[in-house]
Amino acid sequence: MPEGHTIHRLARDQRRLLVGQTLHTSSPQGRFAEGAALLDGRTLQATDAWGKHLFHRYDDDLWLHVHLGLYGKFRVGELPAPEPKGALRLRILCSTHWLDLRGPTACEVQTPAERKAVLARLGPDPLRPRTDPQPFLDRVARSRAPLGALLMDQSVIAGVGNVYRAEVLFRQGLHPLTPGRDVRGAVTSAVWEDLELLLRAGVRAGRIVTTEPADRDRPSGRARRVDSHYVYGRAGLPCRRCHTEVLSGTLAARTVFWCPTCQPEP
DNA sequence: ATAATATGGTGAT
DNA sequence: TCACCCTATTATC
Repeated sequence: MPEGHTIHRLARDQRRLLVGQTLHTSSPQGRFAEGAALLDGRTLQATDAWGKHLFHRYDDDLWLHVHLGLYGKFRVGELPAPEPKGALRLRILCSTHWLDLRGPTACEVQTPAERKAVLARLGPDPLRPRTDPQPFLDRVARSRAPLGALLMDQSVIAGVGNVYRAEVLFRQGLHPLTPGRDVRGAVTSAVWEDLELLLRAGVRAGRIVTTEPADRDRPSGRARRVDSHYVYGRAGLPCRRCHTEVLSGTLAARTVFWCPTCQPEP
């Protein structure tokens, strides 16, 4: 479930587990054999996350860049590590644990310059401390593109994915097609602040929860997961607030969900 | 056993 | 806007 919250949580967990340790790296699948050989035996100095991008800094300013894409996953466990099977792109071993990476869109060793080039394509990330939202506010204010597309553009704001897009628009009462330039500055600020809140909650919980507890609590018997979103994945079901049927459509090449009553057309 | 699906991104058209 | 890539899990035959 990789949106920004997932990546920041991984950076945090991997920092706690691995920073300062000398690591053994390998690529059982072979697709990252060269990179794994470069990193093998080095000490991890730091981890970092920006939007959906994860970084490790090793000795000599060598960086590992990982982007999970839609399918990528990390798994961890205590030694001994299980026999590698299937497409295991990267395995990292420390003195106590193993860390396996499968299915990432990107897994590569980078120089500082190459890392910088990745960061240059990214907008501000609400999860990074002391981040100035102004570039986000300006991009939205100047754009005719629909807000639902701008939120998915990682150069506008980094870390938001399809679930947070749908949910923040619902929470702020905004129709996905509202042109950016038609959104009042104070409202765009509220979107930013809400994303900050939601993403932080996501890091803490380890999953995306965007509903208020009052909206979430319901008679026992229902899976909690079903109650963790207002509109995402709920096409054809009643809106949790007003019971109007939730609609869906395609925007920025992904399915977007909204309530036509709570999020009136611009 | 096979197909469909998913919270992402890129490069061509 | 579309085709395509990466993989695991779930649904369907």
